[in-house]
Amino acid sequence: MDVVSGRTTNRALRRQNRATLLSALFLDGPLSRQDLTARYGLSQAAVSNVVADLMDDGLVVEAGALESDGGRPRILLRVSPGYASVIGVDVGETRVRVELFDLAMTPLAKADYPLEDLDPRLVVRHVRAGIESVAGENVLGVGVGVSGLVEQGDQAVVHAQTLGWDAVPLERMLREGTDLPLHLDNGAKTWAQAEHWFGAGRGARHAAFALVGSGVGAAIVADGQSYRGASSSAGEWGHTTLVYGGRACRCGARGCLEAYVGAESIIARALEAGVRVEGPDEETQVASVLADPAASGVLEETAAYLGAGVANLINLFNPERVVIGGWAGIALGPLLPRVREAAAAQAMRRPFTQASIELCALGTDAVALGAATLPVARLLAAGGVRE
Amino acid sequence: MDVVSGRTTNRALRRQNRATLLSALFLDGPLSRQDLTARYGLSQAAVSNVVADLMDDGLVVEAGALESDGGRPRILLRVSPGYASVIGVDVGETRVRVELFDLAMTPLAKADYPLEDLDPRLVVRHVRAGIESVAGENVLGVGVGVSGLVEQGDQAVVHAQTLGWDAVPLERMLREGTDLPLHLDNGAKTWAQAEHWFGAGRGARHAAFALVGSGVGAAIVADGQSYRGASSSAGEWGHTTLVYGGRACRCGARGCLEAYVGAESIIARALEAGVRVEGPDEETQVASVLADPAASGVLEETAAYLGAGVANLINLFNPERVVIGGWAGIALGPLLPRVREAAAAQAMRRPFTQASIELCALGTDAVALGAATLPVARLLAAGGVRE
DNA sequence: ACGACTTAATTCAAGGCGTTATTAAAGTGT
DNA sequence: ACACTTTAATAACGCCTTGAATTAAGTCGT
Repeated sequence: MDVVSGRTTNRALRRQNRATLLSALFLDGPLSRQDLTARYGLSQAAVSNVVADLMDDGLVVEAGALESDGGRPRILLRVSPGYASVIGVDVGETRVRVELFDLAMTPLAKADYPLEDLDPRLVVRHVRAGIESVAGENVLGVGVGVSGLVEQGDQAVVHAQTLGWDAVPLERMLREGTDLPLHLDNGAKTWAQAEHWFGAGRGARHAAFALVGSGVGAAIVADGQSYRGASSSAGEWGHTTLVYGGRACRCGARGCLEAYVGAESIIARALEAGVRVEGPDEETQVASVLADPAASGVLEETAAYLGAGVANLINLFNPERVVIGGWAGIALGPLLPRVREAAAAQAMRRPFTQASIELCALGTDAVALGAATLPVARLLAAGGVRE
Repeated sequence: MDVVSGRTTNRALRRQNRATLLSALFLDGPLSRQDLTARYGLSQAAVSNVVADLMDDGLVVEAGALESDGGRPRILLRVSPGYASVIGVDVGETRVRVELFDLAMTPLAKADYPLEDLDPRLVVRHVRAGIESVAGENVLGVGVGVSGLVEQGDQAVVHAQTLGWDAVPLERMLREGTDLPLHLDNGAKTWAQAEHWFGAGRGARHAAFALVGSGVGAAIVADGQSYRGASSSAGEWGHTTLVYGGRACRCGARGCLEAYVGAESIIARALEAGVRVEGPDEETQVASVLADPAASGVLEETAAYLGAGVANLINLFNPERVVIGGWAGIALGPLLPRVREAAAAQAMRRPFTQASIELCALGTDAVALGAATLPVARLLAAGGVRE
């Protein structure tokens, strides 16, 4: 069963309550003390005390008041945007982006570094340079989203076929350059975190976030928490078998979903169908396919495959919402009705009717934002106690 | 974020600690007070107090002592088997089984009712008769595992195509006949619960339980807890698409996993391959296929499809263990090495190497046992406080 | 402008809980 | 027997939430 860590001592109770209220204020604030009392069943006195605590620590500030209707007006509270700043890093296949946010997640500064070469040491140099360039006074921590499998452990290690990385000890390498608290995670998961907190996933307790780009992956939110599995490599949706014995996938297996709906596959299948494909890079090539009426058959097919893949997510995870993102996913947006139809055909009726299938809300650049939420999530979970 | 319910008041702390220690004693007992201190970081005094509490309530009893090596010997503690009994019910497609257990989950009594007819009212009559026939003095509650989709809500409702049930309000129907606390769940999930606590899943925090019989389904344990999804219909593995556009499935879609590895499909594909199939029911028919050397091709294929399905589970859920069960799954046991090979070919390397693929340990009759653990799980989670 | 009324936030005594330190209990070995 | 070791129970202390009472900050009618 569960080892409930840290919930034993009496003082931990306060930390738990601090965490609960602080999280509510961060995610749904501003809220009044009364709102908090009602939401969590704590007594008014407890809410007052905990809030006073949080205000003493500078974590929470007042944010105006509600109109009264015959009594003392409720004072609104929110997390102080200036309490600290956080840095989010997006390590993609073509560039490193480093971005600074305040605690309201407003972007304050940004630095981009194109990657000609995928040597991890170069990436680390860029990340360090970026942190130095954007960091201000009071940085809470740095979150890094990497496009690859991030194995959490004592020190996170990255396995990324697409980057040519095999067991790169990225966390150790980054720690040598900075004393800031560091959090690494898979880029799809950080993107999903951003969509979950601020985008199309807001409010959903169970959601699946499907990322369709050059690669295809998914991130699952179960009971409000990112689903990680035993070694945090859950969500390898792109390499699930959809067409047994089908097209070869770059992972070495056959019939993977990615071999049908990934950008590479869209282009390849368009070419096979005799569609002219133009452009210097994948993104423009996919755009040219989407714009070509002759490609409608290929696109219909793509939507059908994607729908079947989404149906599998629905059948297995029973989410209340499926959010489709990634640059190719966004590009396929006009085909969403077809995707829904295909998913309806392949999914079980019950779970299907309880799930909505939507496009993401934050665009393709949310990986850094999501990464920046990692240190924030830690702060919230700790009730605002640093270190 | 999370609404942490009931963790607010000071008294809840004691309940939490009672739950932690009681669960440890139930699942891994007998244990000494010292073991508990070490495992959960509670002080010796707190453990002593909580244990004294639990003993006062009759939930925990002493169970011998360890040899001393120079000091006062540690006294072993365990959950009192006689504190209460629990009833587990297995509502299958061919029979209703009702079984009584003590708190050590030792079977005490059993009643079987063959089903000629799947009218829910008949099933309810059988369940009631079974409860009356086996129930003793102090029954903690009744758990019911139903072969169908159990939608949890105010009152659980069952949707089961195979039984011809559409939105049957089974919980309400059963409550009319008894005052005992009632818990309904999907049979695959209760089976998985049994395997998780007492069978091949022991000790795994992340596991996938694959049930292969006439139908095919999965139950997921994530972080020690049954993964339910938004409306507790997660794990519909049998109807995920494995062969896009492939064989028609009885669910109406095409290419479902069940259409390749379910018992019906094994028989159908054997017939198509010209294999003679004999026997009055599916189980003997599948057995005859397995015994026939001419069917080796069909069986190889089945193992390969099953392996691909298992690979999908591994890719998506990243379990540390995959447990294969169900009567057809057990019958396919000799093919396990082929299943592992096929899974290796289709799964991502990392998550695959971290997952073991094993046969279940409890046989096909564990659904009732798992159902009986439902009231026990509730008792443990409540720290032994009834109602 | 003033007082009655309403609602929000704070204060304070009371009761519960876990922790550390201390004491009692129950063994082993010389 | 006596010293030593280890486990279990008890006591003093500080922290936490609760609930009632009190104070603060508005609205509304006259």
